[in-house]
Amino acid sequence: MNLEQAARQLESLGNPTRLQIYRTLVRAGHAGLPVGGLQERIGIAASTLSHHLKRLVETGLVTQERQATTLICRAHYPAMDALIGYLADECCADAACAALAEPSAAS
Amino acid sequence: MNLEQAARQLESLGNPTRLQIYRTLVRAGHAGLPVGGLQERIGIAASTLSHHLKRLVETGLVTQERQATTLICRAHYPAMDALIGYLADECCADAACAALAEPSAAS
DNA sequence: CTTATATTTCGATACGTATCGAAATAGTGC
DNA sequence: GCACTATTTCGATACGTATCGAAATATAAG
Repeated sequence: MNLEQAARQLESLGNPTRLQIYRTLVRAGHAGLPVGGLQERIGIAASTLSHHLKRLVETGLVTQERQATTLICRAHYPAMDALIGYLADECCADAACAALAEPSAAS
Repeated sequence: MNLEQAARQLESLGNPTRLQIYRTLVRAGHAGLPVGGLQERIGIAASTLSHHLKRLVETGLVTQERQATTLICRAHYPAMDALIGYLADECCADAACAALAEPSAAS
């Protein structure tokens, strides 16, 4: 996980519609949701949804699996886990940041 | 923390330049860095930096404090903490998501 | 009040993104 | 192959963002 990739993932979550898509998928749980199901719940044009889904898939935050003609979408937790890990580690969220400043990945 | 606010914060971190700014501030530790110091380290136009800083301050991820003519910038950890909390909670990063689906903050 | 320094605002340009409807594609089943 | 459904791609528009240099502002010092 480098800065560029983290920024891409953060940007893909940083759009209200996409964050809503992602959250809806999380709440759908392991079963996931077909694209059409997402479209009904969120109420946007299918083309717009497809556009956003592509970006979430590209950044690895969402996976898709075919079942006949429908595409099942699922939140991909390991990616979110890694992203949160990056934020907590590189950009340490906890106030115990004084011990950081290691010259490992500096600039 | 609602979806809109989380999206704004994620978007503000989802730009490589801003993420680099934020990370530089984190690594600067408690002392923080003046705007000019950031500009030297990152190597962008002062006006561009000011533009990005404004967005990070607006979303609460960075704070600023005057010291004479210089503005000291610091990473504001509580905001990042809340954001990570939102991601881990609402968009649960851990695979133990089956127990979620509480109708508390649903859409 | 003038000078000097640090930062922001302004104006402009280039580029990317969000959105939609319509058309095209993909996969299934007859 | 044909019809049917699900999804994506296409084309177009509107809007926001990133970037810069130059000018304006703010704070301090003399």
